[in-house]
Amino acid sequence: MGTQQLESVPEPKYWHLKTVLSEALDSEFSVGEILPNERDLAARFGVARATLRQALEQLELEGRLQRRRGVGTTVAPPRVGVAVGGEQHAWPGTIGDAWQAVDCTEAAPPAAVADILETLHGEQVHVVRRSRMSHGQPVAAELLYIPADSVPALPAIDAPSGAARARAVLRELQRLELEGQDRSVELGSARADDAKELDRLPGAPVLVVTTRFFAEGRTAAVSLATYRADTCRLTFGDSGGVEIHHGPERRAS
Amino acid sequence: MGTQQLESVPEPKYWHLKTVLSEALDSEFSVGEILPNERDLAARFGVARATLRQALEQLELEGRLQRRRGVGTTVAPPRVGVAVGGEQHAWPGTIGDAWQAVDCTEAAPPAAVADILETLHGEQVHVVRRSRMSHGQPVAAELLYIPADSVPALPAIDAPSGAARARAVLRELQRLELEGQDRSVELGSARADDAKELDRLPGAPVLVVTTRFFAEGRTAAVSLATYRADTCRLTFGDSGGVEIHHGPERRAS
DNA sequence: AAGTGGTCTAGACCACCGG
DNA sequence: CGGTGGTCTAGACCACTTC
Repeated sequence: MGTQQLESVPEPKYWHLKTVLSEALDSEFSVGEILPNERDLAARFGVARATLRQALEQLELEGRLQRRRGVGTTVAPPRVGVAVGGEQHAWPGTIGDAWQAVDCTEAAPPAAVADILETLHGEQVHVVRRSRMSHGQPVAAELLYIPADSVPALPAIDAPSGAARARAVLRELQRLELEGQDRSVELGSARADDAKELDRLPGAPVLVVTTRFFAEGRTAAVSLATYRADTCRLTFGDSGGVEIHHGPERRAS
Repeated sequence: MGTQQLESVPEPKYWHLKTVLSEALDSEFSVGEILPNERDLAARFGVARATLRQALEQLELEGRLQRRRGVGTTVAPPRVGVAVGGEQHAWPGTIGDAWQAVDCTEAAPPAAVADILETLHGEQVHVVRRSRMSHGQPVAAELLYIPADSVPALPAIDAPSGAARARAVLRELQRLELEGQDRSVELGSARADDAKELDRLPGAPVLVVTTRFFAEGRTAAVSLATYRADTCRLTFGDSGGVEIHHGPERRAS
């Protein structure tokens, strides 16, 4: 420790803290274990609580920790692989998909979605809400935007909302021939309602998967699915749910 | 403003701030424009600078803003769609891929990668570094881990590192028959070296794309590609680079 | 040198959860 | 109720860019 490098590019404290904590997590804690509270931890490392929190935030972002207000900070299990289905080209709601219809309303989509659907801004479309569970925990919330044109034969008589209505809309949508689809993934922050459904605070980081469904030569529906970024790893391609071990394994050897 | 709702669930200040700023961004600013500095903005909204920064951080995370130390905060352009190629099943380095080889070393991969490759922890493999540009800006940095087994005929005589060596390794890899591949996307934070290459600070949010390449009945190579989460939207599927307009359009109507 | 965003502090109060 | 994490403040200093 004597006369080493003079820290020509001094590492921020929170960054160094994160490294130290990360190593401690690997070697001295096991999944589910609760950490000391933030005030104690900060005191132990001789930093302000805000600085410690900056480190914890990053570790939570990376899926290493889970923090719950009023409860404490625990060591998170490895991220769960969630199959997003790279290529199977199927309408939402076909049997075997992982989603559960929640309800259905009619509303004007956000401008970005209206652009994709090529509807007029302000024009109402069917909005189907679905949710997705994994290992007993909610991992994703979805809004499916379906223009009235795409489900022309939909009976108007049924209940105007509710899960039954949602399923009716999806059934009707499946009558179209799916010509292709298209996905993109980006980082976002959870809107208030999504956050509630995902059991997180508003603004929590989420992975937003935008899927466009093509039929009859146009975009017949758009899905905006928001996945919890802290707990999910989205998997694509051949072997949907294949196990990938992330994080150091705890092996005795 | 008289006797309205008593805010039974008071919205955090930074959240409200974010909304206000977001709307201002849509209506009163155009791409590239610079915002007032943080101290002025905080004063204008009557909050502490830390609170304002919390709002700015979220907007930056969502790709709405770009902040550069010593320079200022500017309105970010819409995210660029980056094709990640859902299904074309090709080895890295085949002509037409968007990457540029940087150099090649030999090193022991991180434990998580060693597990995927089924090599012993600590065993050295070829590590090819590549980078990816889009619109003149670096958008992604990649580390390709290739066990020596996968490139048995690689001449040892060449330069032990450098871009030429990297290309030689990739050329050798392409002699294997690619049997399949496998992708996953998750949120991470940039390591120091990636951050530097991506022109961001360490810890910046990134989308980590893990690709496994299968050949000869095993995992012949693993790629860890980290994309700037603030500027990139990863696109998969049929129509790789198709335009998706995100964010409100500025239309006069 | 001046101005920007990035880090850090030492406090305070609040919202939520559990016993 | 006590303890947890979440929000907020008013300052300070630092690293970086630009002029």
